[in-house]
Amino acid sequence: MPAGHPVRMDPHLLRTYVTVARLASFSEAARELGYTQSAVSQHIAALEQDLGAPLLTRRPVTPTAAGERLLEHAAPLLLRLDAARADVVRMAAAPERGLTLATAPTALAPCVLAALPRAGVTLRVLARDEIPAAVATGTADLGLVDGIAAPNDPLRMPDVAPLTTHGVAEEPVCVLVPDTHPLAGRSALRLGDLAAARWLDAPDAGVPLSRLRAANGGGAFRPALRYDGTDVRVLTALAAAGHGLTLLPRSAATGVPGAVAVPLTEPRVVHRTELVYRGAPRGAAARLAGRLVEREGQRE
Amino acid sequence: MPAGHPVRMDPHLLRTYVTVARLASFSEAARELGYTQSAVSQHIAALEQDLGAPLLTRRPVTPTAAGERLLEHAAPLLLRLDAARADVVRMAAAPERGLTLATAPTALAPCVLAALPRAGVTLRVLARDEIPAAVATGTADLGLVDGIAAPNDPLRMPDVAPLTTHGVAEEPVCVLVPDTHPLAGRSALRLGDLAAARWLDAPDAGVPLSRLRAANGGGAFRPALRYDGTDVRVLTALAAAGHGLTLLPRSAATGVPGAVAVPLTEPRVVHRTELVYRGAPRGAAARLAGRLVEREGQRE
DNA sequence: CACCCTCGATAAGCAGAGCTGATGCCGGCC
DNA sequence: GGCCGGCATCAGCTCTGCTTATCGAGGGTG
Repeated sequence: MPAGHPVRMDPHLLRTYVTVARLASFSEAARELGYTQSAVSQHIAALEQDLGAPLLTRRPVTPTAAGERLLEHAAPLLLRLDAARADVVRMAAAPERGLTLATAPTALAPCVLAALPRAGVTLRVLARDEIPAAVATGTADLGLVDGIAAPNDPLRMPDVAPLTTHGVAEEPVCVLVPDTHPLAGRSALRLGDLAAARWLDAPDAGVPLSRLRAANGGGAFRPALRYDGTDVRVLTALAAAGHGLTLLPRSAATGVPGAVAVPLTEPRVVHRTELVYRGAPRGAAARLAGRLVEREGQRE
Repeated sequence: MPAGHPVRMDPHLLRTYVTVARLASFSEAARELGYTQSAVSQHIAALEQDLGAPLLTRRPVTPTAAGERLLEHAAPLLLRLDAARADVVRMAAAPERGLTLATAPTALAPCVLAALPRAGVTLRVLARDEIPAAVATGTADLGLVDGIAAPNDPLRMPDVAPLTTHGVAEEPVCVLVPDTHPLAGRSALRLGDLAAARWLDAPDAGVPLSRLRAANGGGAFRPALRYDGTDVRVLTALAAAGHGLTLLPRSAATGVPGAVAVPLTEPRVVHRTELVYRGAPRGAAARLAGRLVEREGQRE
């Protein structure tokens, strides 16, 4: 007899569903996926029958409440599936390379640099949200992410795989202000004072404006120049040249010619950097992880 | 033309694979899954061909390195798939119930209790690792997990869905010692001093011994009685009666008749409780989340 | 040492899952 | 009101994925 368990919720169906939801069209989705419209229709019907509820309204094509919920689950699920696949495939063809550390640009705090061994490490600077994926797929053995968080909170990060995080450093957050700016003389700043200012938007190199907004309770910030690179030098130079303010950990914001770092005291947030790794690191990765983590005990 | 994308890595195959790996036998797995041995064999072959590497050694049946890696990914993936499904199905048949808060037994710190509204909340006490799943599947709107962690570290928890966590309380960790115990007079204890003691093993009600082991750097702890329930009163009574030591947050360990709570000073760990929720809580859930979180600092 | 017995791989066959193309039907739009 | 764009439905065809049957290789046993 054929297996009693139909076990629907096939990733095929999910992929079709998210595509349809994204494009708000069955036929468009069919074109993008290389199916016929008929197949797409059947996919959605199968999902809806399986879950026992309509997922999309037709005409216009919009997710229902249940459909929204499914989207929240489906997108990360598909991501993880791809990550898992990539990881295993990579491992299968593994040419035993050295230790790779993926890091966000501003995550290289001095204490982290001090812990790096003299040789044998490949450092790779990536955008902040690519790092978990890099660790998950085995492109990197360890990752360093940073960001702004309430003092005792973990960082939010996309979860693409079973990863472990461990705090390695916390620093005060500073606003980088050009020498000539009226606020340059202040010894401390509150975010509320800066709502009217213009901010550099550098999601990869610095702190994304969306984080600022969240920290400040939803008020919008006026973006000035946008910088898509990952070079902190460029970012500080832009800030010094008066293109806008930016938030940085103190160590990255001090010593910039033409600008001063003013500590941010309100809201109470810190710049956190966390080490990300997969399960149990082995060999050289475990050693480096140990050295990074043990500094944490000393920092206080 | 048939779809060019075979999109293997079917959950069916993954499920078969993890079953085979768990039982270390193709035929056993076939029996358990309701397939024939032949089908299982083909499943594994398909996976191996798809990933381009052997996943299992035969005779004896053991995961290869790549297979181990796949297992790390596959198990949580399947969990999440089921959770997603359960969540959407539940939502489809949602009879608009009240607000449910799932909590670990020792997560009900006084400040949490103070924040609960007077009415309209269903409280559900679950084992610690069932809570993320409960929130993920919508069985509960909010979750409270607790555990022992280094001062600034997040708790480790099974990730079954895109969940957000937010610290709500931190407390010192105490060892609950019977009055009659030689250590009862001490004002502080180090974990190293207690390696020879016998510990209650209460993974659901208290702190799992495995956490202790990890915190102490791998030394094993001698388990005494094991308690599988979730009632803290029972646990404290057992400790007072001399059945073994146990670790608790201070608020749960004080005021126990026949036992005293001695703070643990080494290693430096705290009892953390975190609020777990899915995406953006709505309505009553959002209000409660706000009240729980505001005690700690500022956020959204 | 020969035998057997278990367990996994392979071959062949068959039912149905799932795709295509054609057509039906409904709502928006000029 | 008729046209048109877009989703649902139907019939038919493939090819996937299961089954049964058989083979081959180890490992334990008399």
